[in-house]
Amino acid sequence: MVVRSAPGESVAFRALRLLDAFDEQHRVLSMSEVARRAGVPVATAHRRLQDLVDGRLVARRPDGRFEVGARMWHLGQLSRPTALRETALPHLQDLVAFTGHTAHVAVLDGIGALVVDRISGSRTLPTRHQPGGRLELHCTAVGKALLAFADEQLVAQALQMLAPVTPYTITDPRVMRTQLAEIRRTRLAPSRQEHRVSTTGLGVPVFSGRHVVAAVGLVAPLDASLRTAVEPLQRCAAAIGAAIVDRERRLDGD
Amino acid sequence: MVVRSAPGESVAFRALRLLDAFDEQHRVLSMSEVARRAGVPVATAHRRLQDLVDGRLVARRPDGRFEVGARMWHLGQLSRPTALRETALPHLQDLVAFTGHTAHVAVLDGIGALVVDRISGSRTLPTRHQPGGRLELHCTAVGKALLAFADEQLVAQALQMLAPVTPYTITDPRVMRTQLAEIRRTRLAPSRQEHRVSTTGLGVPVFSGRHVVAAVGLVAPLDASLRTAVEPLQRCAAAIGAAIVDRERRLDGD
DNA sequence: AGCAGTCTTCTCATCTGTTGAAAAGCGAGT
DNA sequence: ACTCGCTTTTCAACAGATGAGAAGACTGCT
Repeated sequence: MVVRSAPGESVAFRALRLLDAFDEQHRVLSMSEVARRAGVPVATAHRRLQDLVDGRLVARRPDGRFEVGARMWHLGQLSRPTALRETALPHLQDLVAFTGHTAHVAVLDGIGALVVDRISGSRTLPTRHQPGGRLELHCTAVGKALLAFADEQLVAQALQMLAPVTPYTITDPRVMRTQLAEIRRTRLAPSRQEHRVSTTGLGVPVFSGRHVVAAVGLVAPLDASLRTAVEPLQRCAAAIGAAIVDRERRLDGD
Repeated sequence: MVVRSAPGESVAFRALRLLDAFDEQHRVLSMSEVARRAGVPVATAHRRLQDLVDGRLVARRPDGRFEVGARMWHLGQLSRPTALRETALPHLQDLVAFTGHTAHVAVLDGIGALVVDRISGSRTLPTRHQPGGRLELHCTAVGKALLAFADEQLVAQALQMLAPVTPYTITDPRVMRTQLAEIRRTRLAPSRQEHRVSTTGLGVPVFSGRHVVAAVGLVAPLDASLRTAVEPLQRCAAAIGAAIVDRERRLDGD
């Protein structure tokens, strides 16, 4: 018996797990760093990393270290976040102009929400922040908006890890279930200090046909009333949904 | 004897080759389309595609078809093209403002140049140099600027496939070698109608330290003289290079 | 120079996960 | 009910994966 790790995972999947080693704080890694961070023996990392380089998802720099490759970006250009960013931007700007609050769009990615774009609500000059951040599903407005319309399988998984982030975070699966049902009914996901104290948020799902493909959200100080923002937010989400449907039809009928 | 294809390629690499099936015209594919386009049996595509979905580089839509996943975009945010786009943008704008011609930045990706960003000038010329587009190395200005500083291995490979795109395209490997040496010396890559008739281009490599990490290029009608654009173009490339070095130092010293 | 520590690459015996044809399931359209 | 195209599963043969350890390559230190 020589093999240790192999718990029935496929080789290709194990190779892809090496990509977990890369994040905002770790853009450039040596091979042994990748091995350590991904929890695999160096000999294995050596071979699988070579495959990723051959597939050009990872690039080897002149100094021998590794970084995410240009092809990853290229393929990413074909993905939903890229399309969303382009189609959603003008509508987000309208929303920010109207409400004055920070707005963002997110999509579901695994057990998390991936922020695709964000526009800050400083009335003077709307600045665009670095997208690419990840939000928890259970304690953010956009996260709950996405979770409410996700597969039962994913919901079940998410309900098993309701980590308290603030004293207001919902940690009881049954309470969350009730709230998700309410969100499905009203198509409106609130978050009062669940992710950050003194901050309130509001999320709305974006429909492309019958399916939710994204969520738009607003963030505001606790004392600000988001009551008047509800309707603009819903219109924004509807407009983005319509723009996406348009875009897909245009590409299909090409 | 049951196995046919296996020519000694690793499993992980073969899985990544399925990604070749996706491009601008084929963003959403059924499993059998992927299998056909990638040239693998459906049974194999079925399993490897599942791995890619598990690794979230590919997503399965409600209708059962596949598309590039959000995580590909997320990881792509960590790659050089993303960083380049941000750091190069202001300098590109200066360049366009000064010259009036369309400017673009590209990086090397495999045996091709990947256009990372493009800004059209007032004297706009419709080009194929769109962000996310791929350009041949041997017949475009930025392509030659990149090729001139690439590994000998890649150069040799590129010289074996000098396809004539216009009557002016260089197809003789020895002529190309000479020109590449000249480009290395002058750090200036011209392209007169080699990619498209009636169009001329000028490319300059971008150095980060001692290595070329990108190339900046201008495209103009044949009758426009790019003589006066040479110096601004070189300054632009130098400024981008400096900005990249700055950025890396900032991230390293974090 | 010599030494120690770390990183990358390679070898080897073992065996796990992959392979493609074919058949079974599934759905939509006629 | 039937066909056609697509997805999923089955099966036996086997190609390629595995991790420890050794060897090689660097770097920095004394």
